[in-house]
Amino acid sequence: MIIEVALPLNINKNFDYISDFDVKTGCRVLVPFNNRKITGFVVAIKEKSDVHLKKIIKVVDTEPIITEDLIKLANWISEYYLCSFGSALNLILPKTIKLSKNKITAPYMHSESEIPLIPTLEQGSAIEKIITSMKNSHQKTFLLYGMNDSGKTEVYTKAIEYCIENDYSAIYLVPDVSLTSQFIELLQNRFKDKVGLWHSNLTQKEKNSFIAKLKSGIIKVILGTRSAIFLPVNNPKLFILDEEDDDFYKNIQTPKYNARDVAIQRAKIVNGVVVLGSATPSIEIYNKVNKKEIEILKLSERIESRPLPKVSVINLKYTKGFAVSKPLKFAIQSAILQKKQVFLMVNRRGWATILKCKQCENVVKCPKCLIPLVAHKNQSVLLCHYCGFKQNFVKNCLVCNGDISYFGYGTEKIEEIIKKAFPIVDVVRMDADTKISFSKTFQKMKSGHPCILIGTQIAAKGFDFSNLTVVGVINANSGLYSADFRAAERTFSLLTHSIGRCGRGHSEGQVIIQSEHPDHYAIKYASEFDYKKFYESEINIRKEFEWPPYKKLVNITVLGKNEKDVISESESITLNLNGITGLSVLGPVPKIISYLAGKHRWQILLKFEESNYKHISKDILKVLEDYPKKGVNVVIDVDPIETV
DNA sequence: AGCACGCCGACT
DNA sequence: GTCGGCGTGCTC
Repeated sequence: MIIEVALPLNINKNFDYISDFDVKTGCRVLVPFNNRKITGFVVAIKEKSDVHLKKIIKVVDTEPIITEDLIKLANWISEYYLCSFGSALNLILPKTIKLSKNKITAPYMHSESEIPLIPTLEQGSAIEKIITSMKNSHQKTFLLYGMNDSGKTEVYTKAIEYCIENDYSAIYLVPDVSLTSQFIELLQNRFKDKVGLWHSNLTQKEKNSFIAKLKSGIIKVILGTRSAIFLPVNNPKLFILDEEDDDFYKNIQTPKYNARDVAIQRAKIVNGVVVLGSATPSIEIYNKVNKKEIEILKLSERIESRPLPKVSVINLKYTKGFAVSKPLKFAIQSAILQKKQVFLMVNRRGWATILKCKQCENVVKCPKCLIPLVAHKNQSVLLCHYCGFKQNFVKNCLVCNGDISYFGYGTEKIEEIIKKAFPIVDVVRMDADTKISFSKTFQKMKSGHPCILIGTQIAAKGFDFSNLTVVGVINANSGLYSADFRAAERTFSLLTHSIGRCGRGHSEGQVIIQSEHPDHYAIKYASEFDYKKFYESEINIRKEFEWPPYKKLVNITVLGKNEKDVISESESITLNLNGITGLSVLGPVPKIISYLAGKHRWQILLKFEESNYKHISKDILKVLEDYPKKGVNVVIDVDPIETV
């Protein structure tokens, strides 16, 4: 038989071989290739081929290690994200490679079972629409739009229940590993050992055990982070993405896929249903709702009709440089007196963010990135938040030996200030530096014990603490006027999430947002709970300046150790891209962080009509085929989430 | 991606 | 003379 084999190389091409053995698509085979032996992957069985064929050496798997739909998905990824088929396949394969002799561990059991809530009218209608689409095998995408406590989880759970009862599988994605813990309990209570957990922090042993259970058909529901979208489940039918607008769904490495768009594509392949949940939908998705490409399911009633918290915005201009304003201090005080909890959102970790010489004003910077180092007092190190570079504290300026002064604040500094102001109150911190004690902090907050939680967006993103009544946002500015077109959207979303942390019990909440730009529309509309108005303002800006969803973007980053080479390569690429019709080429320009981890970085931003992508993507690839040259790297980002 | 082939400088 | 630099091109 003749088989088409994909090879794990950076070639955008498959190769045909003759096999003397019976082999199925989805199996690995060992093949001769240019004097080498390579393990390839059978993607198709063919009738004939127009080249002279070699014979394969041996068959590695007797049974397919991935499902047919995933081969199609890998194909789509390589075409859409402009990467080789091999690297698209690599997203899917590594999970399933080591699946030989695994013991199946005992199923996780819970003693008590929760009493299912009776769905509201809105929930009921949402559930019915989702189930009807699954029943009819209609490929469809829904936006489940509602505040954080509007009961989205109940809708997800009912849809999953339908899947399980009808022998389908469901994949349920959350943005971050730290968010899986609260959902896994809920799902396991409902669906027991049919639930599997998948994320990149699992040990190899845990992964093996997961894959074994998946293969044996025990697991029907997967809760996971973005990479779980590629798991080889049987009969996938339902794809849920909670907090659809979260940046974590975008892969950092090449191929820079977005799990949300991959999910929509996988659903197309298997005639499945996608449910995107959000209180702050991405501008792209809400635009598709308006164009009737996505059906919206609204959940407008808050559970038990809890009142909305009172939100006030404070201008930091009038707080005399104090990080915590008087009104915020009062609010914290009264919450503590009433034995309630407080959450303070600080969008940066560490202690001081700028170390400056008192004499010559030289700023201590990362030697590899030339970005100011951030002082972390607990670990007593200076840390580069971009490349991870670490060094000891410095007492004196490296240039003139003058004294160093410390500016700017992160979570550690706020923690210090709050502990000083409220010495007898329990203060806990939750940011990327305190990940080890997350579950401890989580338990403490869950118990209702009166305390003050200080955290970054990690803490703002979705924990429910019913005794929390006051939320303070220390500085709602982060990047509002930065060069990135998504800055306002990010701020709106982060503020809405922060606000949503309070008033989840029966008492009314209070929110205080401190900002240097209190009149900015992202802050104004977030404090008024008005997504619609925010969307209208934002979509007009996107239209005027031709940003997504009005234009599609591809960002090309050229990076290397030698700056001259990086510049000349960027210019050469730009010159060639300029020949493509229907494509506007912006740049080349140095990136905002133009030197990172010892490499110079320039970028070329491409803008074009989405409807032209099919042919323009081919033209772009043709140009980029000749690169990279001489010691530079070229990184392609389709639908970038940031363009600086 | 690798690996061979091929065409020019410098070295025991 | 030949050893080795890396530009170009091909691999079923």
